[in-house]
Amino acid sequence: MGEEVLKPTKEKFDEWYNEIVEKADLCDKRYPIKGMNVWKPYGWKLMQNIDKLIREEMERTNHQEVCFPLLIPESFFKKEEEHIKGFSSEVYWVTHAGKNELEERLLLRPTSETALYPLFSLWIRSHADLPLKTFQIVNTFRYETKMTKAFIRVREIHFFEAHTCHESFEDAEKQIREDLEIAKRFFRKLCIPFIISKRPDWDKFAGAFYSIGLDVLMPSMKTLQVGSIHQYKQNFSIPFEIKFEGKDGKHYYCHQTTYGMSERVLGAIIGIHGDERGLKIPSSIAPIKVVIIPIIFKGWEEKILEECKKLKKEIEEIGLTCFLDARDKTPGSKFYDWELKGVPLRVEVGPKDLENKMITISLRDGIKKKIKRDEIEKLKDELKEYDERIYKKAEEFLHKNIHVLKEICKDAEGIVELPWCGKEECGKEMEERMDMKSLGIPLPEKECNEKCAICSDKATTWLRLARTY
RNA sequence: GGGCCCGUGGGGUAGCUUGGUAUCCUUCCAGCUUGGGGUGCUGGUAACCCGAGUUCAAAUCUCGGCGGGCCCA
Repeated sequence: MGEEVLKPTKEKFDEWYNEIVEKADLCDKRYPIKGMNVWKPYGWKLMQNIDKLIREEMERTNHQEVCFPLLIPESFFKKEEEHIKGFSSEVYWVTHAGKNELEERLLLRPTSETALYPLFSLWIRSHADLPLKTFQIVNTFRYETKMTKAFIRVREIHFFEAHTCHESFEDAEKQIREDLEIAKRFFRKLCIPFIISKRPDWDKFAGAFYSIGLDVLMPSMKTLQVGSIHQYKQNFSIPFEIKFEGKDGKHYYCHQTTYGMSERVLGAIIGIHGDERGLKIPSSIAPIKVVIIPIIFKGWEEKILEECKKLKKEIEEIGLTCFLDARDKTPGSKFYDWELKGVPLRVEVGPKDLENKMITISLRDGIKKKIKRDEIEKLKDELKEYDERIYKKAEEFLHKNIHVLKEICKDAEGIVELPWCGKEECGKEMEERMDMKSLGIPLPEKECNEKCAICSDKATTWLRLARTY
């Protein structure tokens, strides 16, 4: 292997990323429609395991899964004005069916508010129907005009969206606090540290009262939004007439929230944990947690393979998915294969191990050791510690690259926070002069006793900025 | 909206200026060999985006289409 090995460094990250998503067998980018890639079995399994974690969180917080149609009538879509403005330029339209032109155009959902809410208005009659907490995991379609990138900017999005309806603004606020707790547990399982920002008004979701973004920092020093939480107040419930009868017999409009995530979560996992050898999958979603590589020498073939099969069974019995790689290849090439795919734990069994009643284990982040053959329970602890290490490493990287500044500083990289008076014009000038986009106000809110980095008026808060995907 | 670049086996490429037998690496298949970090050898499968034009002859030149990528507003 003479050529240089690609590493996910700041400069080479995008190149590395593009290569790794195909090499590790996550997707096939050869499907001939821009921004629509094919999920390959390993990538799809990973995504489904991520979805499984989401469903677990939804279940523990009493959300109910629904599944709405892909097509939305134009008249539904047009009910909320801001929403149309925000999305109309990236909507796919269905205008014909067979040979007939449709009387009313239908659109492929870019997000599902306008599909769900007309039905919500039928489902909700009284305060007893509230809160209504639903979610769905479906494909949405957005005609992205910027450059597409596997899992990060796609035109067919694998989308998780939770939609809730509440009696009061305060109840909806409570939901948002719950959403943040969900995010915390969810991303911790994926060993992904993230930051929370309240988006500035000029960048909130189309139709929202306010939006909260969950962002991660990629090795390219660009941030990636991996989740968003929106307070809609009554912005949708009024046009969609989602009303309930209160205890006092009067009718009120609901307060609503949404929480969205997509395959960008997978993009974040690839980018944040990956290295020059490939992926590093956190054990919580690893399709294969343990791979066994038999080290076969002449005359040992059967003994080694027998032992490996026994071991595989025992490892599965303690609850770890395990694959025995008995392919006719040399061990070295198998090591490379499984490292590329990011399998957290490798077990080697060779003649020496057999003689010593040991096994050789190797964690994907480089730790190598021998453990006793009859102590395989310990593999679980090893995986736990591995998750802990990759989380800590990612956390260090994130915190090292958040810079709290007092004034504009051109050569700042990563995420910066500047004192801000709160005026839109100052915020936009910061974006321009830093050549960054604003992520918003850091949450939880931090006190600020500085002067606005642009106008020098008293800064009421901080504005967080970064280069973004 | 304006400008630029590129389409060659599954992946990555050479060849194009100056038209003539399509290069190398890798993957894949078969056999032997090897096996604790990409074992070696032999053989095999497999490609010039589409259409038109110029020409005895087009991957190569011209025009059009489709597809991909980049930069600027």
